[in-house]
Amino acid sequence: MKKQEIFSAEAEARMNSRGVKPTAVRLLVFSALHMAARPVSVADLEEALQTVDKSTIFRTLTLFLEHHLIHGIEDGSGSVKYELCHGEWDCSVRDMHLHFFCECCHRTFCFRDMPIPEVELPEGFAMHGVNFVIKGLCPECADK
Amino acid sequence: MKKQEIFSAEAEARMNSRGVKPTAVRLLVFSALHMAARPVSVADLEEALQTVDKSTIFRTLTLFLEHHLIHGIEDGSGSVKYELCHGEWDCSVRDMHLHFFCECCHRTFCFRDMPIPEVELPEGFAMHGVNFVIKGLCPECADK
DNA sequence: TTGATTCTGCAACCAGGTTGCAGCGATTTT
DNA sequence: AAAATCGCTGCAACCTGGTTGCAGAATCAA
Repeated sequence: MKKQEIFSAEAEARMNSRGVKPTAVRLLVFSALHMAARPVSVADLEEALQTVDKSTIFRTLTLFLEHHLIHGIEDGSGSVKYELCHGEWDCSVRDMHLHFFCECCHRTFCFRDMPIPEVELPEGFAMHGVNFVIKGLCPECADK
Repeated sequence: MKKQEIFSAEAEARMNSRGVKPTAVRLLVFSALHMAARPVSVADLEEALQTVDKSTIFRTLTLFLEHHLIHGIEDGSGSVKYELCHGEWDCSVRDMHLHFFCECCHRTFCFRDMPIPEVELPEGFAMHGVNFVIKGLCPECADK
């Protein structure tokens, strides 16, 4: 069994466990998300998967979001970025981490090892999600 | 001197001190931002200031942003929200605070007294700004 | 095989954001 | 005061990311 096939099998299992039928296109999208070094936008995926239509990518991402296979990050670039949830069976707030958006090269970095600090909300507010993005310059851009 | 005039004079002084010429329209926009109970979108301002054109509002906000009279919040609603900087002469990261976006009524709340927790970035990353938004249900919507 | 259901691609649409341009008013210069 | 200059504003058009309607293709069940 080749490495690719192993991954594919894992992806399939993951989708099945979340009640998402693993079609060919969905596996492609999942794989592209897995390959990506950083969170990607719909446009990035369109670029990477030239054979797949924008609306299909969009609907696939929506589906993945609903089933907690991925989460979205609003980095302020105007387009939402997506990345696979990496917690094993869950994608809770506690699982979330910090992101960094470079205002120069417009790349978004994941700081996987930097969890979102816990916050105490005022009485009555219920937290469902969280979006914590730092903006500035990445090392490459700061150097110039 | 009426209350309104006093405020107007303050607004003018504020703009002058930041190198922004206080035109009639700009004072209107500034005033609308001041009145608003929470961060507002361009659409909100358009609604509030029916006589002023969308593009003028947009350019005014851009100008205010550049001159640190206001800051923007990406709450994930799709449209950026703006609010006056309330620190006296500055609008630094340290001055920023947490926001809460209600997924039901789509309002954005300011938690003025909850500063953004300090974070230690990896070597080489330079922080210019920060966006920390909690999503969930506000007390009113949670009740239903 | 047939019928029902889901998935996908295409094209069109929508909204927020942005820009080009011309007119207007304020300001400065002569 | 008239002329030249400059910035501010409104209008209309545009762009881009996101979203939807629809019809054909693929999948699944009987």
